[in-house]
Amino acid sequence: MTRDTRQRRAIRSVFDDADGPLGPQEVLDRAQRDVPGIGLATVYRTIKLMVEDQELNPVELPGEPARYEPAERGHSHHHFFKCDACGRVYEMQGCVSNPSSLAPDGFRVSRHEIVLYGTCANCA
Amino acid sequence: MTRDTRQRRAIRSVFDDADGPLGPQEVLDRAQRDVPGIGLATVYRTIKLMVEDQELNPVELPGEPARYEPAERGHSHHHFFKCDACGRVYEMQGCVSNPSSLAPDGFRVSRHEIVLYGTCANCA
DNA sequence: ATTCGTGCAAAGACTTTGCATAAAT
DNA sequence: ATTTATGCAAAGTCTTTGCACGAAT
Repeated sequence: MTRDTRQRRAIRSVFDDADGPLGPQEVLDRAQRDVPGIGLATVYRTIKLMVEDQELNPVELPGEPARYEPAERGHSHHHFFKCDACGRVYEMQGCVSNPSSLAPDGFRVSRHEIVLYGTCANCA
Repeated sequence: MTRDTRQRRAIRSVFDDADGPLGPQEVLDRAQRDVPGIGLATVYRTIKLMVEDQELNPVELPGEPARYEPAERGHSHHHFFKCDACGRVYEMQGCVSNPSSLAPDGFRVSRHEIVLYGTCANCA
């Protein structure tokens, strides 16, 4: 079904080399070093396949287009920090005590997202 | 600077009557009952002005276009619950203990967002 | 040879903007 | 009369899709 092509291998290696989640355009820019003719549509299609194959996890921050990261990094429960200064997104391990307690009675919570904003160690 | 027109009054009343945050298209649909000729561009422009005037707060959930709610409701710190079944967004008062503790050393946290997903009381 | 992926361009969802007209002051 | 908002359509961003061509089996 899903073939492992030159393009897909290049995209995989872009994610493996990345230091944080990447958006499609960033992936394209980096993948073009390996496969000059690659197009944006291929990046979108390949990312979608890799998400279906659980090879990538989407990282969706409020008000921003989706980024993606390799699934290994996403296996343990974690959240994200976005630096208001440099815009970089950092992954944070761990979680707060019991976020589900926020929900009113009768609401069943199956998952949650937490995003922190501020200034990262590099920008401080 | 900002004039209070028929359209803007209609949009304000749509938000005041709403039971949760609304997106621009929903606002348009409801405002057209009052002001039949109103256009989507006016809704977008008016929402932007009302956000600048602190009359509305944006409600941005991961991977979804922005919704908005009257600022009074947004004055106390709160978060949101999105029902996976009906898609409705609920506001939750309160917050978890200390979300900032998730951030690594050297990171300064200025704000955070928490979104819960699951099944609401109506759908359960 | 057949199947599936790619590149390009067209189209789709959401949002912003330019411009002539209309409304508010 | 002057200023500012409106409506429409065009354009902009991000993403998906149709289709002919190319690559992999």
